[in-house]
Amino acid sequence: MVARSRHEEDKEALRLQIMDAAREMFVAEGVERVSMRRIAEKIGYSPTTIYLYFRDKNDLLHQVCEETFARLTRNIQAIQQLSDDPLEKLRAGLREYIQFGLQHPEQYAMTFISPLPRDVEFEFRETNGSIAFDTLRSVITDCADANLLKHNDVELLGQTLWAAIHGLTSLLIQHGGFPFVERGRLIDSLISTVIAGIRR
Amino acid sequence: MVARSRHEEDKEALRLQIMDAAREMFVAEGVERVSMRRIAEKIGYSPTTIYLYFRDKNDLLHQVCEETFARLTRNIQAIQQLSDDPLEKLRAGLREYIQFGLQHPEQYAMTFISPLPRDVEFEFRETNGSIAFDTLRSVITDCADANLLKHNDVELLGQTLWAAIHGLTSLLIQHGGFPFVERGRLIDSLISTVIAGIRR
DNA sequence: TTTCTAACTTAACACCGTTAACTTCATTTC
DNA sequence: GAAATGAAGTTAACGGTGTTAAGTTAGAAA
Repeated sequence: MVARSRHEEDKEALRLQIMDAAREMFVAEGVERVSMRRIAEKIGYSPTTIYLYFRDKNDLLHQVCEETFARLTRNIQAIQQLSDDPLEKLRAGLREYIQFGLQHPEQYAMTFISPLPRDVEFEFRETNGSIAFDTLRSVITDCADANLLKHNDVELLGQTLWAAIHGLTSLLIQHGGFPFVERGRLIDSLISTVIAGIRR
Repeated sequence: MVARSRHEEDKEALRLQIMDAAREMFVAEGVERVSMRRIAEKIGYSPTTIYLYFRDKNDLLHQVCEETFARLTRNIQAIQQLSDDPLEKLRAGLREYIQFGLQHPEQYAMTFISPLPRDVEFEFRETNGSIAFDTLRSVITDCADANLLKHNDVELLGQTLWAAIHGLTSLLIQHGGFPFVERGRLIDSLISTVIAGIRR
């Protein structure tokens, strides 16, 4: 049994090695431009070996995205500790979301911007994706409980805010060539606008 | 010269035929799943003929997107005539933008969501893309002139609003599987929120 | 009538994701 | 200790992709 456990560890090690290589290449070059063959080459295995650990390229992509979700959630939750004012927490969370996207543009793009195949999209709900959204919901609930909002439909508000910050994040990532006003100002403007729009 | 002109018309006709086929297939199946070979097959020419009319697949894609921009702009401008209240015009414009995206999801996706190659992105500024944005700018300017806004940085406001509505449009298109609240409510919520956020 | 040239095609290159069939080799069983 | 088992990894192939160089063809110009 010790031998078997050791064995399992080895398998897991290669799985992680594949994910590390894939993540690094996806981030550096974009998902489209990275082929299974080149990932395999990078880690010194044949292309087919990857298929022993991941169903297909989409599965690999999906698993890297799950990591990203988890990291984003952790970051946002960490930021929350810094203030007691619920609206300030919300503001900080929104800002952290945008910053995270800009700091990991390829990861953000492949998680939130690229279309996910139907089956992946379905799982999506019961995994880190929903946990990330839970965080947003809970901050908004705090604001609602403190009676700071125009109305208390937390689900609606959460999705509204998510849509807005996702829009800015993805525009800045995908259309860097568009003559945007200075980034910091635009981010401040969006966050201020939506917060002003929902507060009592 | 008559012959020559007739000749040019023929060329143009095939160019349009290619664009029609490409648009239709892109919209029906998604850009990724449509190959140059299949577009060619559809119009009864060899794949290489397309390259006599378009530099490459991206160029073809780009030209279809330009059409889309033009159509969107026309729609938004038409809607503007329906009201005199600048804020109502703005509201209607934002709503039309989102509706347009939902009615032409593949066209919207390939124009605004998919990353454009650097060179395409550069031209983008002097063509229909900027004309569409001009429309938004002009509605906001009207609001500013009527002293209805918190501040009058039209460029900043335009980009803020664009980010927000683009976010919702692209989320609804790309992540149809996410358990959103009812679409109409979400759209209303976003528009109301951003308008409330910028008005005096 | 011959020459030229624009329009179009054929054939190929170098890649892609994925699968079936194989080798290899450590572990287990007799 | 030898044979059988089975997991891990590889080779080779299939049917596709975007794109290009070279070749054909048919109609206009000389």
